[in-house]
Amino acid sequence: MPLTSGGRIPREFFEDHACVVARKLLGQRLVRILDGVRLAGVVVETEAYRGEEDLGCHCRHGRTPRTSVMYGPAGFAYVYFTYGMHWMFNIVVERDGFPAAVLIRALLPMEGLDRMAEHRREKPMARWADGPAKLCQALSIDGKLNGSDLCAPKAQLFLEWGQPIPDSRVTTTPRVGLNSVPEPWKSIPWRYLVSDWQADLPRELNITSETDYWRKR
DNA sequence: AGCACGATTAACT
DNA sequence: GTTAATCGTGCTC
Repeated sequence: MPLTSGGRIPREFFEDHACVVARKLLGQRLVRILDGVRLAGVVVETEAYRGEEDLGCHCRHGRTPRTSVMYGPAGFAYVYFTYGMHWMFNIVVERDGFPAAVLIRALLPMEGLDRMAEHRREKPMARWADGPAKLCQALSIDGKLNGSDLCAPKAQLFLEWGQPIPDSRVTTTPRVGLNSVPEPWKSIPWRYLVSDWQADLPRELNITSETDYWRKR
């Protein structure tokens, strides 16, 4: 394990171009403290959204009550509700005053698996956090966390250094679900994912019975 | 006040 | 591949 692994990621990490942050978030660990217990997963899929000119970004309408947190400083949570039932978790990035965020789209479950299984009952582990709304269910993330500081010492939701993912493992594609968004925003390749993470990453991270990854309920 | 639609998911045919 | 679920948001009237 690299020496950096395990420590909290500082705010400066997020004060960068949204695409750079989206790329370097791969392999880092998202941690949720629930009743004093750690639920955590490795970030394996992200998307960048930046600026009012990005017609795929919620900020295309300018500053509104919903999007105001995206105009603030980096390292804060932008959590929004959509389709009448789903929460989405984003990290605000770039400089204070410029609206940008990175959507976390998938996690490899690592810690607090008993609790995650309860949140995602009847689903196989591979489906616990392989979508932006699913990972919010798995980690119990909802609107109460909107605007929370992910870099605060007492944060209940934050990021820790994980394992670097080499470029050879990273794929970029257009962002998902922007069906009625005009070009070039519809097709710009601002989605970042770890290739074959469901098959390869557990092995590469040396996840074995010494962690709770394979533990049965 | 009314309306169309959404950075999705699960359950269908 | 198609579709229901379900409601906040931001736009138009």
